[in-house]
Amino acid sequence: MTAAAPIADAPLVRVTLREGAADALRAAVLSGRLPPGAPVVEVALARTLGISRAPLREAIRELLEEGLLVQHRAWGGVSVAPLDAVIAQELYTLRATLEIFAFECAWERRDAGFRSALAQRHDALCAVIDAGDDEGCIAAELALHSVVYEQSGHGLLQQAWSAIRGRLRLYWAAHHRAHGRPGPRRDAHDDYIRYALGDDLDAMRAELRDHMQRGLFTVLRFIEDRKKELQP
Amino acid sequence: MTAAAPIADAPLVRVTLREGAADALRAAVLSGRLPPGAPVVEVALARTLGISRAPLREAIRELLEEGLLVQHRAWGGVSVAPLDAVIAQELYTLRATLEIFAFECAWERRDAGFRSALAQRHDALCAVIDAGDDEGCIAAELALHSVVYEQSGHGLLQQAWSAIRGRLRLYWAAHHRAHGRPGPRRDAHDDYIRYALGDDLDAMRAELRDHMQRGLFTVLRFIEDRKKELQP
DNA sequence: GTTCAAGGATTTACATGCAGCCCGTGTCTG
DNA sequence: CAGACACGGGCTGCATGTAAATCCTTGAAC
Repeated sequence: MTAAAPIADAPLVRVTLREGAADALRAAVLSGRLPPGAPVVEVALARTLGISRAPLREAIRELLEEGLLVQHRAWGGVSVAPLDAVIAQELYTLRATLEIFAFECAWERRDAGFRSALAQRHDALCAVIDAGDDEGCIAAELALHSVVYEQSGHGLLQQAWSAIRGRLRLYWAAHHRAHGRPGPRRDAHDDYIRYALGDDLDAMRAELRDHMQRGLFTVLRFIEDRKKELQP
Repeated sequence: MTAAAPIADAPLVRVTLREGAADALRAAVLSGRLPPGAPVVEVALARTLGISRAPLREAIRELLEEGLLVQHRAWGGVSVAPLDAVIAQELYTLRATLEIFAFECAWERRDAGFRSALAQRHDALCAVIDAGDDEGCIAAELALHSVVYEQSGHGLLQQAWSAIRGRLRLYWAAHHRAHGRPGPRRDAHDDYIRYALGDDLDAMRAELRDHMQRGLFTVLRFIEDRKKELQP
């Protein structure tokens, strides 16, 4: 029996305004339309989005939890999270820890699906790099790194990765807007792929630490440069 | 110069109703007054707490993010997260990873304050165990394990630990209510303390893995027993 | 010139009313 | 008697009005 072609991939969930507002707000922050430090005002944003303040408030709360927005205290204004070298360092060190753990979980479960997904998303990443699609680079690189988290089969780990991924995107997007070419070099993930497909878990761990160290260095240098520009 | 005795430990934040409702709801879940699986209804709960639905809604969202409550879909009812063996396993494995990383961060920064905090909270844990204060055991053990996270100076890591800590409390609290004596044995943390104060980081790592393995085993056995009781 | 205080403007936090969506129940039809 | 359909209760999601708190300006006193 052949299954009929599905009308839609997803189970056709009815999105609430809260979810839609959260997505829109997230996109605005990550795209830089709301740059780091910019104030986020309920009433104005609600009018812009054409919705009421109630669902928007909950969306703002959601992004506060994610760390994309910050609020210093009650009744204090909400604003986009500023870029911070300490946070960046924490992001990359914790990310290294989590991704090593993800590989440990997934190592014995690596199968044909894993290998093909890895190769496929790596090709996609190289393609957007070649095409000069800097926006797409960010999504593609995150998608590539997500493979191992998905393969780990560890729900809580995936959740932790999602929390980090959002902030990571914030830094990458800012970096992207500053320099013309923010994305990784075309060969930046060659070792990553090779070790991920190999049989030496310790080598993979070392590669991950190195990979994160390099990424952190790039982001830190960008933040320092930016700070000098803002306060000369 | 001697600092004046502080009036209060905390900076005296004005809590909003949202925060108060979140705390109350969290306490109700963790104390078992709202057992796993119990429905959480906005209107009824708002009347009980004597507040409006608006701040309560945000509090519920907060606990949904923490994983203490679950909602299957939009317009679907919210209920207390059920106990699940897979989640428990994920909790303990991820927790082992994070705590090892915390020790790696804090290892070179261990000072007199760290050692005294460790000893102090260990004594406090032993005291509540001796006193038979099973409720207090949970808080005391969590406080003990929190020392290294605080010492790590890693904000994101502390955030991740907080996320795990909440769910962990949920499982421990359920375990506590089922059996009379849920808390750890009085000597359960002796090795933990000894290695944490010693000079062998690798030994500390091994102890952590072992500690988590033992804890997970206890929780898993409890969940299995409970499942048999619920569906004989 | 500096400091402090009062008041208005702005914004968040809370309360309440209304509409839309599940789900269970009852009824009707084959 | 089984399945389908309609309808009502109960709940969530959304909109809007009101109160409380902070910020910033302004002005006067020192």
